[in-house]
Formats: sequence, structure tokens, C-alpha cells
Amino acid sequence: MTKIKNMEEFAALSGISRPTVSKYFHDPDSVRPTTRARIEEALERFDYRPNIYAINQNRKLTKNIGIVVPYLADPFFAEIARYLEQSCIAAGYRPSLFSSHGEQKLENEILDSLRSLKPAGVLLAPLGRASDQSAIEKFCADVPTVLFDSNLDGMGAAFIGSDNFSFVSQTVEYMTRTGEPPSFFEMRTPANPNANKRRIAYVDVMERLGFEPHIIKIDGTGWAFEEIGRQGARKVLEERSLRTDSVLCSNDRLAIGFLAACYEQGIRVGRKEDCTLRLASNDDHPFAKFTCPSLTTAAHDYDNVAARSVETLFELIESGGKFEKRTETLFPARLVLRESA
Amino acid sequence: MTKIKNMEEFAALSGISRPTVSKYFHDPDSVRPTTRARIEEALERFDYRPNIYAINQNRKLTKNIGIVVPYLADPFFAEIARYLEQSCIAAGYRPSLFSSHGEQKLENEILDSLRSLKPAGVLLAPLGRASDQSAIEKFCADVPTVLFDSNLDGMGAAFIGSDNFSFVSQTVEYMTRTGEPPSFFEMRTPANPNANKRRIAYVDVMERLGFEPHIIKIDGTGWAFEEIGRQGARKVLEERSLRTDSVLCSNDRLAIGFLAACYEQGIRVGRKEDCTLRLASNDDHPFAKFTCPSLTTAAHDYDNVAARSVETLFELIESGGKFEKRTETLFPARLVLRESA
DNA sequence: ATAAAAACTTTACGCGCGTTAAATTTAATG
DNA sequence: CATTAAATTTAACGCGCGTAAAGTTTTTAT
Repeated sequence: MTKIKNMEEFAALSGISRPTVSKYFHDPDSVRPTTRARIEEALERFDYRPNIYAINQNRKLTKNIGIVVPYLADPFFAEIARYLEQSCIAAGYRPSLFSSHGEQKLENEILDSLRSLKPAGVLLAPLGRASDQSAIEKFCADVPTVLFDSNLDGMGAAFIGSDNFSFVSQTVEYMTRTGEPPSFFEMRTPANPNANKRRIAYVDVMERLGFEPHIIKIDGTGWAFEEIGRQGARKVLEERSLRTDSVLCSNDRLAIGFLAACYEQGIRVGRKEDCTLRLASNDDHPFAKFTCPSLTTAAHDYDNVAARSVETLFELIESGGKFEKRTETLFPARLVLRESA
Repeated sequence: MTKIKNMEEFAALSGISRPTVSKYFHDPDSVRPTTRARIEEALERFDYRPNIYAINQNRKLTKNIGIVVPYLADPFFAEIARYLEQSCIAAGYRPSLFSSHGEQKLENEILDSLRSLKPAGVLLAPLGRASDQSAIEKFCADVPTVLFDSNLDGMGAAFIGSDNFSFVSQTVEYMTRTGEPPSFFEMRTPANPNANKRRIAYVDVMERLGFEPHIIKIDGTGWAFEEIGRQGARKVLEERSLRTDSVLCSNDRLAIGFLAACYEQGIRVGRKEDCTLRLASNDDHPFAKFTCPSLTTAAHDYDNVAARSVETLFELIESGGKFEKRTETLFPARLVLRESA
């Protein structure tokens, strides 16, 4: 089988002129069906692919899409990234995946290198508090960007995420309905803006239900939430400073640490008779099913968040990179009842 | 500040000729220090970056490196990918990360799209049994590739991974020394070749120590190991077909499922007096620290596997993409004693 | 059948940079 | 200061493809 060097050669072999072949690769539907058939026939015989670099050099708009998540070692982001990737591919784009690994420096570097990729658009889940706001603002001014998961005021052309109020109200109401109203367990300085919204929602819901909110703030920085949660829970349990027999964690990864601490101290968690503590949480982390006991939690609407994010990005790209006004789309949570509460 | 369009313009502004500027970007040390200083000064003032696509169009060897892992939702691979990424960046390369998400079709597509990226080299952790061997073989013939984590006979220029024998012998010996010799718990048709090596090592070590091996094979396919492990453990526990009070799982993700099943059934796991089962495993998964009880396991030498992988790839690239002969490098495990055994 | 529209071919230029060869400048050496 | 070696400049070509203009063929509509 002959090795094809370039489109010229391939065009000759397929019996179609190069400009038409070029047009075909840009959009197969833009050529006559008979022409298309001939090209695709040749494609089967010769296995030619246009040179990516040459293609993108002259196109104002590449077919690249950048996907940036704050922390890929968190399976939650790995899952959502997977969905985003595949949606992009299905729509004929080339996604590239990046993780900021929790570091501002890295997030900035990624945005920098993304810029030179000249992407058609970017799906960005920012670090949050740790983000370099001005860097992100500048980036969004140059590149059509849709924010997801973690909102930064006014940045990007749109935001798609989960409705933290829905998360917390469902978990709080459930716990209140079936037992004592929960305390709220969170990091003192959370990395993610969702955490702040959840705290506010907790206070709000508790007051609405006529209970006094009780917030437990634990120390620790970084993205090792499980360890932070465990240390914090140990301290709380040892000091016996827990005022309630039910706790709502800000997120599942903290809860995983909390459960580990309980297990260490022989505290049985769950709603069975021999249990002294009920624990619920938010996110429905992929591992929440396998904790001991399994974790009652409010689940993200993964599929909708991901689907709407890419849809929005595609709309943005088609509108030339700008929306009339920034929109924020929030999807409600789904309560997942398991053993822990 | 002026917007710079191309290298011509930037060269003019910096007062250096374009070919020299080009040389600088290829290797800053290849120009005279005074020249370098002038370029870098201009770089500060004007913030210009060469167009990636134009750069790579004419270079036989790009500065791209592909990193492919079988399943990114497994934090183990996310962690190792992070290390690999950063090593590549430090060496002046541009890594791009891909996950096969456990699917052969996707792995093939990744290799295809990687080909058109014309990477200087690729770090590939293949799916294993599910891989399309001939596709990978062809790919490795065209692109300098180093395999890691999961070995495929004769493929790639080198393999770097962990010594499964070291893993299993340490866990088996420890369990034997401190209690009953363990049964071995694994999937009937494991996705990963390491699993086979571990089974063989188990049999080998048991016989060497004078014990009869006992292997429990459970059903299930795919990459949802935790769920497979739980289902399998449930069955074993319900049928009371466990012949020993100690079990060695082929990998941590299965063990996580096993522990969940034990918890459900009220079986206490650990080496304390009230425990009826000891469970150990292999991999030292990022979550192994947070299971209940925490998991005794054999840890990969993450850092060395990752470091050696990139080192080897760089050597490969410098040798022009071919080694005299294929090498296999295996790093021993480190036993991590926790609560489960 | 004829006119108009649509698709295709031919020709040719440009993108931004790699790269090479010859001419020139600068630095290093004795 | 003269001699060499090394670095830089100038000039020019090519990479593979996008794309535009003008001419030709095919399809669709009347």
C-alpha cells in the first residue's frame, strides 16, 4: 500500500481535486454525495489523514476544545471529564484534557498553553478560591469559555453547575424528618466556592425549619480532603464537641475521612439501632457507594451538567464566542439514600 | 502594548534576525548570551509565543509527548499521570493526557489521533487483555513508545512497571508469618496482565512456603472493580466457601469492594481479637488509607516507576526512537501495614 | 430542451515558521 | 593586530493546507 504524503497526492489518487477534498474534510456534507462516496472509498484504500498542524495554521477557528479540571485525582472530575471528552469527540471536536492539580501556578500555565492551542472553546472548572482571578478574566476575554462545576462571579460566557441549595435542603430536610437536625461539617477555608454556598444554604434551611444551625469548621488546606476530614473528625470526636447525633458533611470526600475516623474510634454510623451517629453528605462521589457504611448523599446530575456544558459551549462557538449576557444554569440534586443516614 | 503577529515582527522588535530568534526558541543555549538577553528582554516587553502549528509543521520531531492510561477514573492512574505530565513539562515537552476509559475502541482511537500529533514519544499504559495487540504493535513500530504499568509481550521499546512477585511475596509472607496463610481473591478474567502475574506469584510463594494455594475466582467484567469485588465477596461470604480466615486480594479496588461486603454482613476485619477475617491487598491505592478498616497492602514505587518511565522515553527519543534491545524494568513493592491485616 | 444554480477544477497565493547557503559581523586566540 | 572560529544576517525556498477567483462541468428547475 502506497504511503500518502499530502492532500495533493491523496486527491490525485481519489480522482477529486484538492480544494474539494479539503472542503470534504472541513464538512463531509458540503460535497455532492457521489463525490463524497469517491473520497471515502479512497479513504478506505489509502488511509490518509490531513496534517493537523497544517490544517490549524490557516484556520481562524480550530476544532480544538480545552477541558480543564481542578483536580483529576478526584474521580468525580475524572468521570465528568470523560463525559465531556466524548461529547466533544461526537461533535467532531478534538478535546484536550488538563488538570490544575490544585495549584494556581499550574492553572495559569494551562491557560497559557491553551491560548496557543487556539481552541474553538474551553470548558473550565476553575480551582475556585485559589484561582488567579485576573488571569482567568483575561483568558475568558480572549477565548470562548464556559465555566462549570465551580462558579467565579462574572467570568466566562456562562456557568453550568449544581444547585447547592437543592443539595443541602434535601439532605437537611431528610435528616430532620427522620431524626435530629444535623450539624454541618466543613473546612474552615474551603477551596471551592460551592462549599460557601452550601454553608449558607445550610444556615438558611435550618432557620427556615426553626432549628439553630451548628457549624463545625476544621483546619487544613489543599486538596487532600479525606485526610483533612479524618483529622478534623478525630478532633471533634475526641473532644466530644459534637452537639448532635447527626452530621452533614460539606462534601463526600470529607465524609469519607469522617467515616474513617468513626471506624477507628469504634463509633457505629448509620440509622440502625446500634448506631450512635448519622452522617450524610453531598456529591455522590464514585466511592460513596463503597464506604463503610455506604454514604447517604445528594448526587450531582452529572449527565445534565456535562451535557449542558458542552451544548452551551457549542452555542457559544456558533455565536462567534460571545453571548448577549452571561447565564448561570443550576441543576438540582438527587437524594441518594444509603446506610450512613 | 503592541500585538505581535509573527516571528518576523518579533524579531524586528527585538533587533535580532528571524533565523536566530527561531534558533533561540529551539534551544535558548544555542545563541550567544548577549543575543539571548536581548531576545528575553523583548520577550518580557511584548509577550510573544511562536505559533505551535507552524512550528510543528516543519519539524520532523515535535516536542509533544502522549501519555495514555487505561482508566483515568482510577485515582491510581490519575496520580501517576500527574507525575508523568510534570516530568515532561520540566524537560521542555508538551504532554497530552488520554484515557482509554477501559475500552479497546477508545484506545485505538487515541493511538490514531496520537499518530497525527506526530509526538516525539509516547508513554503508554495499555488496557491489557482488552488491548488490540496488533494495533498497538503497529503503533509502536511508527512512534517511539515506552510501555508502563501493564506489560504486553515484546511491544514498545521498553517496559517499566512493578514487580508483581515482590508484591505478592511480601503480602503472603507477612500474612503467613502473623497468622493463617491467605486465600487469593481475584477476577476470573482479569483485565490486566499484572493480575495473572500476581496469581502465579501467589501459587509460587505458597508452595515454596509449604502451603496449599487456594484461589477464589469471581465473575464480572469491566473496570468497576469495587462493585465486582463486593458482589464476589458477598457470594463467598454467604456461601461460607471461605476456607481461611485471611484473604489476599489481587488489587486494592477489589479489596475495597470486599471490605464493603464484610461491613454489610457485620464481619469485622483486622488483626484485633474481635476480628474474624484478615484482608490484605496490592497497589496502595490512594483510598486504601481511608477504608474501614484501613487496608494493609503492598505499595507501588510510584515515583520510581514514573521517573524511570520518562527517563527511558527521553533516552529513547535521543537514540532516535530505537533501542538495541527491549528492556523490562521492575520495581519492588513496599509493604504498608495498616489495620486490615 | 434550455436556463439557472450548484458543484467542481484549475490556478495561485498566503499562513508562520524551519531550514539552508552564502555573506557578514563578532568574539576568541596567540 | 592579524588570524580563525563562531555567531549572526540576508535571502530564499519549502512544508501542507486554507482559501479565493475564474472557468468548466454537472445538476436542478422551468
